[in-house]
Amino acid sequence: MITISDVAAKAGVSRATVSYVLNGRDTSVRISDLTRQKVLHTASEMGYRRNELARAMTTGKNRMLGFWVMQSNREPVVRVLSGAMKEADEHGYFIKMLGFDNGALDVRTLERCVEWRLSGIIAIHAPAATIGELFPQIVQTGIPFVTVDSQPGPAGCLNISANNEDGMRATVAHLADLGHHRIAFLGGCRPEEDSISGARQRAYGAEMERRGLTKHCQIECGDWTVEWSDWQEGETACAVRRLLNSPIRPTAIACASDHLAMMVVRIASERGLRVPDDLSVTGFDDVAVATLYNPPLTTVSQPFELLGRAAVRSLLTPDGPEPLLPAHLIVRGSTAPPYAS
Amino acid sequence: MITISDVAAKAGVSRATVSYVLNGRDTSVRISDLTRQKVLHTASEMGYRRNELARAMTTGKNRMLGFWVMQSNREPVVRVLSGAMKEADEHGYFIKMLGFDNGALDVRTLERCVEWRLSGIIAIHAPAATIGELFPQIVQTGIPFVTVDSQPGPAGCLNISANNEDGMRATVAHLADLGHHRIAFLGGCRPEEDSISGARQRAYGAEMERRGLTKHCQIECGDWTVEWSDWQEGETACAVRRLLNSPIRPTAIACASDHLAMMVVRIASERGLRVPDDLSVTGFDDVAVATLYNPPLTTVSQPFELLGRAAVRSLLTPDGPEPLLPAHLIVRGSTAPPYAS
DNA sequence: GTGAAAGCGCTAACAC
DNA sequence: GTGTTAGCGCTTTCAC
Repeated sequence: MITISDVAAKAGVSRATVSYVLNGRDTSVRISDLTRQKVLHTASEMGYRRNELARAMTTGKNRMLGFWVMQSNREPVVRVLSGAMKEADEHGYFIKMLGFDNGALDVRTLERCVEWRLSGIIAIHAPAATIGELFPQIVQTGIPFVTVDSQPGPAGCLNISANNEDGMRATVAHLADLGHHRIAFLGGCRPEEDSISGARQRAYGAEMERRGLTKHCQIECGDWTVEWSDWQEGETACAVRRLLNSPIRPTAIACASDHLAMMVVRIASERGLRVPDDLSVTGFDDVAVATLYNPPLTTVSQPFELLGRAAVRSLLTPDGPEPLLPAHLIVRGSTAPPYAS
Repeated sequence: MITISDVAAKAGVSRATVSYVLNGRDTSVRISDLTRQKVLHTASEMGYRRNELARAMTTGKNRMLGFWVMQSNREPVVRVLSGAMKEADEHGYFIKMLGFDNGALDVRTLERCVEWRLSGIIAIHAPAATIGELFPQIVQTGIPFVTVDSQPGPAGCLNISANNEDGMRATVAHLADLGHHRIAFLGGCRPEEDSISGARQRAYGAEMERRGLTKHCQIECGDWTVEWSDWQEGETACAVRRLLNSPIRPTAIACASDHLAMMVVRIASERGLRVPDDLSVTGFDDVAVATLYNPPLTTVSQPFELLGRAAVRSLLTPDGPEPLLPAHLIVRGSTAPPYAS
């Protein structure tokens, strides 16, 4: 492998000169155009490729960001990752994967961040409990840290997420405007355990109240952390059944995620309830298949790519982070006016 | 930041001794237990964290693998990535993201692989054309390379994928066993452009022939590379409509992906055709939502995590790669015997 | 403007 | 068994 010395020797200059030319940004030192051309030419001629490892070591700065997937391995993760990757790239940074699904207080992972001299860490879907324990240690490392689409951690721990409140408020408004009164909410987790679902739930409650529908409120919580292979037996399915079995059945169910909404549609269909004619259902996230679902899902679109970009930006320029990104309601075919009753 | 010299000084030994103790695997050099304990103790006491950058530079080996997403940013990508990540981790390697959706002959990305002295590159969903152009240059870098779930590239370019033929054969067999004769195939791309879809198509043709159903063959091709936001206007929707409009309508459609299958179900539903009663539909991939779909999709399960693991293994131990992993048919609710006709 | 030289933190021969 | 020493490839200070 060609080194800087090889280039220097062949070009008949010193290694320092080559270094200057190659990343020429030290304005105090000026290199003659002739020398510059000569160096550039021999470098490309010899097929020189700089050694980024040596560079990072020497400078002590590693333009590398860690990406830590603490829960889930589905579409939102890859969308956030792709946004983060692109933003990082534009700043000359790279993304190093730290781990998947090992949110469980993984101190070893944190040690590795130090060992690799990372310039920042992005954690996606970080459970509050994990971060609560980990955050002090992260602070101690001095590595900038940010969570994405996570439950807010301790004070000082920045979290980037979409405006969950806005999204859910718009959803309830949409359903109410269609004429629904008995609008239920299906959460992904008990609100005290997961404030993402909790935030959506609170926004639901607030909007119901604003519209004087409080007495029609009905809340059930499933469990969106589990695998779906046997979801019919799970917590969520039970919650949905409770909702559909209730003496005065809701005419609409606002769900805390698209996948919950799909489960509602499935169970409703099995009982011969048609969506949206007999029951309106809404999701949250706008995963790609929402538009392919049967019926296509009315849902709140989360700007996952932008969350990833914002996370990277917050690490690189700590001053102006905008942790709350807009979320939009997208009306499709799973909502309609309530069946004439 | 504490260095190895600091530890050595405080422990009263040489830097070399510390180095030996810390990664103690050079059996030719033996360190007394006393020294070892002393070193270990002071290191942890001082909060020493090895500098992996320096280590990688000195040894000239960077235990880092590049992950290049050439197309799509959906669930399969993250599932392959998580498998690759875990396998890499178990071998003491890391994953560095190389890029998303920039399959278009990106020489700069390749240069970066060299600059970072990567030990291997994994490309997922690599288009044959891109690889065709890029492969010679990759070989030249000397960095081991493997594609995953991709169209086979030039000779010598290893591709890890599930057994597409087996999966599609089992699908057609399942449909035929249910009593279907008029089984159509919906591809994701013209077979000459995408041999993944092509492989599935060929397996379909072969099994149809084996069962003497050749005269019932009917093949249409959509386009699975486009975004779905306006899929109703796209190539795929047209292909589906052609299929459903044909004078003797198929009673079953075997699709080259779950998402294609979902589109079929949607368009069929809009025409008042019930799935599976009036039309059986099958997918391919078994994405997580397949089980939540309405109706739940009969599909072929691809072991994405295992593909990721196999890819990493093939880079690390070039001798025994098993590029073809099993794919299983999973029967759910989108297939049934043909409507009595 | 250019080059000599001193490190960055670590590993690995080799000598003691 | 342990320490000395010479690099790895690069950046950067400081003379020239």
